[in-house]
Formats: sequence, structure tokens, C-alpha cells
Amino acid sequence: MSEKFYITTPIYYPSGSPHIGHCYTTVACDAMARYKRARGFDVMFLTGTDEHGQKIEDKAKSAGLTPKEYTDKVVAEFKKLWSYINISYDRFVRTTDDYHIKTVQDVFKTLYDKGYIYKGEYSGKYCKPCESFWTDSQLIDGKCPDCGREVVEAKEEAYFFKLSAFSDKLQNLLENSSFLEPRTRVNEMVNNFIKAGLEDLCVSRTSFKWGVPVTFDDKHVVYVWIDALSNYISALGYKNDTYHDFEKYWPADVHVMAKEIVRFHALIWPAILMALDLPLPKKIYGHGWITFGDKKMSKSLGNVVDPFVLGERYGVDALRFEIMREMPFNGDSTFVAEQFLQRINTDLANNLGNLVSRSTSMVKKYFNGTLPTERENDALDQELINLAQSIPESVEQKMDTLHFSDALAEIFELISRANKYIDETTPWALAKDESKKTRLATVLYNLLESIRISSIMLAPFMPQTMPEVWKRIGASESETTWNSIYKFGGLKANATVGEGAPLFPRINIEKELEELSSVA
RNA sequence: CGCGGGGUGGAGCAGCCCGGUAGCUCGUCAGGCUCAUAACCUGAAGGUCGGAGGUUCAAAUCCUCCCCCCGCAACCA
Repeated sequence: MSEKFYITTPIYYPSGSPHIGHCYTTVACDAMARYKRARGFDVMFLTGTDEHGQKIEDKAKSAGLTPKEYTDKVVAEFKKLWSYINISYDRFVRTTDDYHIKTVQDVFKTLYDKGYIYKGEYSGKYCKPCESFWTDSQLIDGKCPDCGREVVEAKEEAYFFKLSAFSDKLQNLLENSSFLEPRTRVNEMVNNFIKAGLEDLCVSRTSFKWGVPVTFDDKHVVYVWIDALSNYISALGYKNDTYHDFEKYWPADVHVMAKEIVRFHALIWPAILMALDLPLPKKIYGHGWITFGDKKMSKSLGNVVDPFVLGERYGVDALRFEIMREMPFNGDSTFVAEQFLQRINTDLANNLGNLVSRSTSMVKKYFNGTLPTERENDALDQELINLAQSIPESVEQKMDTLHFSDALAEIFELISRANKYIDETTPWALAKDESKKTRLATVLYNLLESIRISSIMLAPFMPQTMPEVWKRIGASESETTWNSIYKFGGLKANATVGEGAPLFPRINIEKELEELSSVA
């Protein structure tokens, strides 16, 4: 029985079409899921959508649709994007799914019965014409952000969750474990929220209807916190009969998300789980944002960074690669179109693509496409081989700790080294001397082998192109498993190379930048 | 004194926790090679590591103060 690995994205709010920010989180999870599967884990990779709330209700109304019709449409867009960029999720949860609703109602009732939820009054600024509550921070010049009219202090009946009761436990969890990463987020949570004093959380609403009804009080619908966060367990079948994997997969190994929703996952979610007496997820990972340095560009960039547009122009794997390569473990990364294209040229076209191209073409040219099996080693080979054998361990270490960008950098070390190896061994010179054919075959084999090892480690990031690489170097399925990368020499000795168009065509950057701005 | 992050050669970043040759990618310049997607390899130029003090034999790295940029500031997801 293999070890399990449960990874989740947040469930996204379908108030608009998916964008590159959604891709960031989702591709990271996908790369991780694929990596874990390759390493033999029994993986559950969950994503989904959070479809309730006032905002969806409003959006639907202005589109002339029911909320469900509206979210069905947007959810279809999300699924289309995920399929387009090859997201290998195992399950897609929607908060409008029956089983999820069942779970949420059970959780709410259980917390109520246990005394963790009580009835109280929610007070805030209320706009009568809009029938909406607003927080002070949402108000614009003290007025309703929707219609600009005056707001009044008002109260409504609401249920509250005793978040304050978990203050000490939460602080201890955050400060004395690696529950929340990167570490800088811990300071933010503890200093801003816990030390300031956690308030109880309003977990129901009467001001709108588009939500999960509270079973024992039908004026109320469950507010976002319990509704949305419960997806991580409802999708496993906790308190519903649709799925039956809760025992198997819970607790989650990691919840991945962007930093702005870390608060809900690092404070509210563990508190709810503690109240339910359920195990806590092992890790919460809050990554940074993709930002767009030049504000003036942002309007036009809206189109430029459309994942469909980028995918069409440069390839889905290039897009995935770029996102992951630029993503630092902590902190934000700036999206600069020129840099994006530059990176594709340098890493993918020049370094990787061209290495495959020159290596296979030499096998073709000098050996008619199939390597002979005799070998003649040389001291020159050792450095390349040593590197190829040491890299898997450090790549694994970086993948396991979610340092994706560092893992990629590591893999490209080997690819660069292989390019250098060609210069050192000058195979074209060996080819001119019939007595050096054995040596030549050895050099070319070592190149194919380095490509094989690199490409297996790259496959979680670029699942579409790497199988094509394997065809080019003549690697069979059993020669492309993760387990096969530890030993140099896994590729069959008489490998036959394949041909094809460049894997990653070189981009004319100036021309593309012009065209991109005209697309916008 | 609200909280957090950042200020490193032209651009983007790493290094800072665990002080001791300032590293990487791109760009620039000069070579090399010709197997390859005008790609690849080698070398060079270029930095008062935001500013001022302090600790130390020694600080980008530790301490203090200051300046500038960004994000957050709880029921918006």
C-alpha cells in the first residue's frame, strides 16, 4: 500500500473569468501532484469553486441569470482552462454540489450542538437601497461603495463561531511548528490578528439567500467561512455519502494558496477543525503574487497575460514553466513580458531544446539514428556523470519543500553542463576519425542519458513536451520512471533517436513584444 | 511609534538566519567552435551591497537610527 498525498488549491470564487493568478497556484499544485505520483504516492489533488455569496447573487442578477446558471457558466471556463493547461486534478468540488451542502450543514449543526456556534448580533454599516452590509474598510469616503449613498449603523441577527476561544492554541501552532510557510507569514498572522485579539466570527447571514441554509434556522444561510473551507473535507466524503476517502486522505498534506487568503487557512480553518476534533492539515503554504510592475501597463496587460493567449502563442508548457521558474518561495514576482520571452528562449529553446536537437541529430548523422553498444570511457565524462547522479537528490529535497523555482534551476544546471560537455568532447572531431567511433558513441550516449534524467525531473512541470523528448532520445516507458534517474546508464545502449520540429521554437522577442501590445 | 516584505554592477534576482574571495540569468564587449533552434563554449568590463553610526581582527551579513518603495490592516473572496 503506497503512501498517500493530499494536496489542494483553494476553491476559486467565480465572480469573473480565471486569470494567470489562478494558474499560478494551480500549476504549482499540479506540478507537485505529478511529482508525487511519479514518486509512487497515492495522490489526491483537489480543486474547485466557491460559488455562494452576495457578490455572485449580484453578478448573476445583472447578467439576467440565476446564480446557479451564472456559476455554471464561469465554472465551465475554469474547467476549460485547467484542461487546456493540463491540470491533473483528481476531484473538482463545487460548493453548490449536494454532497458539499450536506457536509456544511452537518458541520454547522455539530459546531452549534457543541456550543462553538452561538446566536448573536452582527452590526455594521448598512446601505438601505442596496440592502447590503459593509465593513469600515470597504466604505469609500464613508459611503456605500456600490451606490455612493449614506450608510447607517445597523444590526442583524447572526450566528457566531467562537474563534476567540482558540487564540492560544493557534498562536502555539503557528509559532512552534512549520504548519504555516513561508515563515514570514507567521509573523503577519500572529502580530496582526492573534496579538490584536481574535474576535468571534460571524458565520451566518440573513441579508442574502444564495448560500447553504442553516438547517435549524431557515432565515439564515451559512456564511463563507464554514461553507468554503469545508470543501477540503466534503470532497473526501466527510459526513456525506458521495465519497468515501476521508479516512484515507485526511489530513491534507498541504493546502496551497496565495498569501491574501492565508488568514482564513491559518486561523479560521484550524480552529474549525479543532472544534470538530479533527486532525489539522500538515501544512499551509502561502505563496506570493504575480505583480505587474508598471501600473500603466496593467490595463493592456489584462489581455497580454491571458493564459489562453500566452498558451496559444508560446505553448502551454512554456507558460507553465515560466510561471514556476519565476515563482520565488516567498515574496512576489513581477511579470515582465520581455523577461518572460527571454526566459523561454534561454532556458527552453537554447538550453534544453537545442541540446536535444544537437544531440539527436549527431546520433542520426554519425550512426544513422541508432547507437552502437560498445563504449570507451574517458576522464572527461566523470564530471557530467557525477552531476547527473547528484542532482536528483537535491531536486527532490527542493520539490518536497515546495521550492519549485530552485528545483528547476537545479535541473537546468545539468542541462547546461551537458551543453558544455559537447564542447569539451568535440564529437564532430571524433566523427572524422574512424578509430574513434566507440568513443563518439559513448559521448552521444552520455548526452542522451543526461537529457533523459533531466527530462524526467522536468516532466511534472512540462507534462506535454517531455514525453516528446523521450521519443526523440528513444527512451521507452520503463526508462522514464522517476526511479530510473538515480543510476546513470538507464537508457538502453542501442537507443534509436527520433526526429521532429523544434520542441521550443525560438521567439523573436522584439516582434512578439510589438504584437503582444497590439493584441491588447 | 500598527504589522510585514523589500532597497545588491544597465535590468531582474540569490547571498543575510549560522559574519571572513559579492554569486546567478539577461544585456554589453572580445574570443572559440561548427554538431545544433544565428543556438553552444571561454574570457572581460561593470557594484561605496539605500544612508549614517556602532560591535568585531573582519559586516551585504549582527546592533541602533534615518530615508525610499510595496503589501496588509479582519467578516470582500
